[in-house]
Amino acid sequence: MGGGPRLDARRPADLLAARRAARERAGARPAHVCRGARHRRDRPRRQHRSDHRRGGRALAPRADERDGSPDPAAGGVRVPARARHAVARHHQRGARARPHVQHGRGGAVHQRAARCHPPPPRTRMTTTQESDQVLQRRANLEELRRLGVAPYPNRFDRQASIDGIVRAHGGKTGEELDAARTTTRTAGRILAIRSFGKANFLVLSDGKARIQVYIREDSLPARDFQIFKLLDFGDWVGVEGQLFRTKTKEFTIRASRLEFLAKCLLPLPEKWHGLTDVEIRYRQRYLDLIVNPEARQVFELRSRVVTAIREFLVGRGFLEVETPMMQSIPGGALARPFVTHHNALDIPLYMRVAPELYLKRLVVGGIERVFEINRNFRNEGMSAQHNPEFTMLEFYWSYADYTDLMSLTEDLLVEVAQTALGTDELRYGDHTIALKKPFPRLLLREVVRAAASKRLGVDVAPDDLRARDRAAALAARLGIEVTPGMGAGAITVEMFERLCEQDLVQPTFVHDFPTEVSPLSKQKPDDPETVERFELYVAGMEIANAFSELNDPAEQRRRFEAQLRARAAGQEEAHALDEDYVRALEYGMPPAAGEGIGVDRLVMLLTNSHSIRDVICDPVSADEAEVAGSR
RNA sequence: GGGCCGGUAGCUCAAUUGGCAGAGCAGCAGACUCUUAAUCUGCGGGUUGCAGGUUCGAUUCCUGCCCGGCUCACCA
Repeated sequence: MGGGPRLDARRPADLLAARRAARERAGARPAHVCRGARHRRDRPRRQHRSDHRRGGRALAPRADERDGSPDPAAGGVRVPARARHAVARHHQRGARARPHVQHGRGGAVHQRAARCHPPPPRTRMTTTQESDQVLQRRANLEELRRLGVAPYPNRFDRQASIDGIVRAHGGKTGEELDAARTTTRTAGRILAIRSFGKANFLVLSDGKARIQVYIREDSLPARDFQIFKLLDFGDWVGVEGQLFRTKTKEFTIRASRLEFLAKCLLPLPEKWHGLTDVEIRYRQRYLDLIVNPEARQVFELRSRVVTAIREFLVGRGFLEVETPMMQSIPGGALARPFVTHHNALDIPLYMRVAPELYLKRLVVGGIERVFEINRNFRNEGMSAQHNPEFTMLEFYWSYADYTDLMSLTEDLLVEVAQTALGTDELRYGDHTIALKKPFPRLLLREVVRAAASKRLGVDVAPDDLRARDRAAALAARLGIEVTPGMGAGAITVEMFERLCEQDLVQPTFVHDFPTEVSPLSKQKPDDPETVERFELYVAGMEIANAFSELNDPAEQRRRFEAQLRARAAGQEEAHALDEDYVRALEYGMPPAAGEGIGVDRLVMLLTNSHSIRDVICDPVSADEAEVAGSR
């Protein structure tokens, strides 16, 4: 796929762009037909928003939509070919007005099935889809039934996956294949059908690889060829046959048997342009996966990343645990939780915003190294970097402090990138990012001071960030809004977010945060206004948040009380007081350091994805049923 | 929440000052013995996101709403 040098096949948008470029080079169609598509596909070079939660570890993501199921209400009537069009027209008129039920064997069955399932889905595509194409596909299904072919057989004795066949034999020459006379038996979804009278070709996919199948009437049992004639784009089939190369050198299975495995009743997105509508890509990820191979690559890489993280930590003696997702006091981060209710206990429960306090309880219990990779839920805004539920790695390391964590983080990122990608050089948008340790370590206040000085053209003094009134005055000069509840520390962090964050492209540790915004972190021995905390930024995104853990129960109680005051002052995200957590600390927690890493964002980085929704299989979106009527 | 852009056939996209809503792919019928975006001939397919308004006439102009993208703000 010869895109430009800046195209990255790992990134769906790039692959699509390359496809488009290829087509335009071929002069197949005037460029203007793609204008809208390009517009829609284009992404910003960089996101300027970054999440930052004062205090707890905090990496929230963002979201969008989900799928909508197809309307199963169409009928399954087998329609004589000459009558099909008339039926389709009639059908469409009816479909707009009310849920349309056709009376027929298949139709009745589907109708019943639909009632058994959750909310009756009505997608925007549904009603019009009940037109020709669906009717035709249903008719083909009924025709198979009539031939005595089980339309949904229970199993298929597959000998090899398409991917396995391609890897084992795909490199062989035609002569080698002919000599070997290898017969195989595999299965997949039909992604293309090309017919030439007596020579017919299918392209099958197993999701990872594709293979061509050659079908001739005279080399198949009659029944199997009948099946072939009733196939539609998207159906699942099994084939058996010998491997060979066609005249055009295409690696191919010469089918001697064909079995029908499952019907695709709804038309799939077009093969050439693929699926570019991001809304459908997120709502109906299965369609994205079927037609855009690069979508699959993202999720495979995500899996390798998570595995690599796990192996890295386990190899260093960390114990993986799972702590409560539903908590009666949501803690560990400054974020608004989702609320639910337990009926039997008749109590409210909160979806966790972080596992932090539970993991540290385990450290109190003597698990010296512990980690969890799991979901957090935050009931807040969504953006290209924020999904309401997102995956977070948190780990705690006894007898270590935050400087140890910086070194460990460097090792972790480099190793994960090497394992999952095979390189420590990343391309992200226009940037090349080098994951080379050591990463620069910059003091938060120095970063802010430098940025503010540059912005204002004057020398900002360190004390300007220490005193509340001077910090507020500085913020005002910078055009940054400050609320009465914000102290010097919060103002400093606000300035950091506005002025500095987005420019931290190469991996950079920003450390030593104000105590005010870090209720769970340990102060520096010589500076109680500052805690031993850092955040790691890459590509302008907050990737990690870590600190030496506060283990003095009295100080922790004071911090919680400060949070309660903030809460009383209207800051909903402030921490609640978790008495049991303080009690745990009273039993004694060893010195320890802990860190949270946003897994989704890490995967974004490694896959050159610019929206968190590209790395989450099913990002949150409004219920399609709710909005169907208006679309 | 504000601003900008968008929503037209299953998919990707057109539609010139408001004047019969189109193309390619997909589908259907036919031709074709190695194609691969197969090709060729023919044919179907639309409540133009929803609801109002202006107009002889609205995809087009106006109002409201819904959905999406980007962005600013909020969350912080």
